[in-house]
Amino acid sequence: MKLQQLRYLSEIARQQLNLSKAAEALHTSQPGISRQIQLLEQELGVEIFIRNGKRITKITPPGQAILEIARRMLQDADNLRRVGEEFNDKESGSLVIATTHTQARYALPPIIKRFIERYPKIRLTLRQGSPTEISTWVASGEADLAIATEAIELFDELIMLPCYQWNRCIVVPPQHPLLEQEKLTLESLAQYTIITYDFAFTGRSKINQAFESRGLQPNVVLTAIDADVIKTYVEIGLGVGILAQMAFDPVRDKGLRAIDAAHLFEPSTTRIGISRSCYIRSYIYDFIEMFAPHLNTETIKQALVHPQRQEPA
Amino acid sequence: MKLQQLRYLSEIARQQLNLSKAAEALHTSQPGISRQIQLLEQELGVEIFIRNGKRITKITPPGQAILEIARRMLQDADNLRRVGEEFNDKESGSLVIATTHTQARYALPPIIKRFIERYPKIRLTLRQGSPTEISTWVASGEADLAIATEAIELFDELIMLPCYQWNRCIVVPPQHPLLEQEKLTLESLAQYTIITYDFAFTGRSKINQAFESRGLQPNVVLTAIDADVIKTYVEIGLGVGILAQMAFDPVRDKGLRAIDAAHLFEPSTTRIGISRSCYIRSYIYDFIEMFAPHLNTETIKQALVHPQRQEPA
DNA sequence: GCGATTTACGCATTTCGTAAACATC
DNA sequence: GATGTTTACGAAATGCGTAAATCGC
Repeated sequence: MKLQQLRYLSEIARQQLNLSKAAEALHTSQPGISRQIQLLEQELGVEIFIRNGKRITKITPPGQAILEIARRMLQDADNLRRVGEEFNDKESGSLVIATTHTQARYALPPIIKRFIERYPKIRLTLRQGSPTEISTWVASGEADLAIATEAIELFDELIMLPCYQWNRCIVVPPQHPLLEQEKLTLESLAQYTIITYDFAFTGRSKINQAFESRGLQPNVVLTAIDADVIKTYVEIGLGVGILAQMAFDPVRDKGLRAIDAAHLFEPSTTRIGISRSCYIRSYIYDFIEMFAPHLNTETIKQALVHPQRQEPA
Repeated sequence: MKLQQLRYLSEIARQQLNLSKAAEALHTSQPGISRQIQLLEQELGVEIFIRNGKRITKITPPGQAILEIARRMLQDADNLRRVGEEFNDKESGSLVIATTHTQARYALPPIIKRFIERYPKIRLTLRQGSPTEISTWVASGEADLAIATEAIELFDELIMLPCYQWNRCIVVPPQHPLLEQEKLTLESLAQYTIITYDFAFTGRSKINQAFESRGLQPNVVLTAIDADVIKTYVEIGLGVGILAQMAFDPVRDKGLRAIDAAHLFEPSTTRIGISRSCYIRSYIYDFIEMFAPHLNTETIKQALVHPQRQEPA
């Protein structure tokens, strides 16, 4: 059994069982891949793929089990290299952060600024996606950290650490009637057309919950995955926006007015997700601590070993 | 990076950093090992061993980290082979049970009888040791299951599943004064010399606790790791024995009398320990269920994924 | 017939074992 | 000098790429 064979196997699965694509992705020849997979199947005494004549159509059940273990081994192989890097030069390496628009645009910039000043030699990558996507990336080792509010998928592989809580605000154009109202209520809000986050993004479920618990049916005319889009449509008078407080900046958003809505919706918790099987280099601990100062190295290590669902601090 | 190199590394560590011994254990040549380790160090860019001239004296900190990951990879390699076996022939394979004397002698025999009737082709091995030893074996993959009462060491690697609870009894020679007593108390018991389990074995700590909570200091004249030794010395009049109820058989132990002591000591829980990173073949699930019927395959899988400390049923 | 996988074959690299040199105790 | 590690070198095995054959849609 060779690590190469496992690499081939993993790539074939990633390429929807297409040997040729896998060969291309790995910069090698198809026959080589074919051969090594056969050897692996022979050694394990199991058919990994179901072949229809010469076409690979499916993974067998044992193949699935093998694939999972193989992927973990490959990740460990990466981890070994990381250990090497870590002790060679603690200042260089790479960090891939998978996150949503809201975090990337409003929460992360100051942290990232500090981080690249502290670690100028580290190649930092931001990868933007939906909560589901970023969970997948971290679980598969394509990214090191997931940062998002809301339903980060609960992979057993992932440890979720609560970072901070935040509340919402309502944004409206200047001279909007809601600005006159003494204390904002859900009922008055429900009288207007609403623009807010797409489901599955940025704590949207808390918004739904709040309305539902009062028996209200909000008239959501547009859902977006980011606050900038929401603000744009509020500005042109399409409706009132509900968004994260941190996404409103009185200076930059001069054409809009914000109303605090902390009392209307449950606060949401932004979490950071790490893979349990990933070797965590010191600068990764540092990054997490910059983002959430209560998460120091020791705390994180504890959480990795005892992965009970982490509650908000 | 080759799996061979990791195998070499792991074996060197196991052989107290003796290359030659490692080579012998792996049926290969010393120079080969030496070379491959150098290549590995070169590839990772890290010194794994500290050398005093040409003698290997210690593992470096990065070496330690590398060793741990390497061991997990090797276990995964074993797991791959197991998956192969599992789907090839679910009836054959091997099962190594690490356990203590008490379990091996009194609790396991009927289970094992059933198991080998059901799976005649499986090579079953019983490996006897102290709770510490058996934990180590399972954590390192040398054994598949640990079965013991009492302080099985709490490796994070190990999941402990409660199987059953049991109580103690007192054994004395016939016509012993304690047999006349209406209801046995710790105070009366403390007046006699006592023979019981060695510390760290078979729930011994519960016995100490009971006496201590009453401020009594039992006069323990002999500690043994198994009930047979205890009974032998009770028989020759050295003292009264405290042992597990299951270890007393009125028929076989004709020369002794037992007195129930369930009210004197906290019941102990016998647990079964499995390694979180071990691929569990179907017959292993079956074995566990034979031993503790409430632990079915689903329950065990749950516990492996959510490894909160399992409480007695 | 086109796309995809397997078989065949020769080259290049790597690995391993023996022998010898070298270092430490 | 004994034990233990590294260096040197030749033989065997293995992996890889090109070319060709085979198969399925």
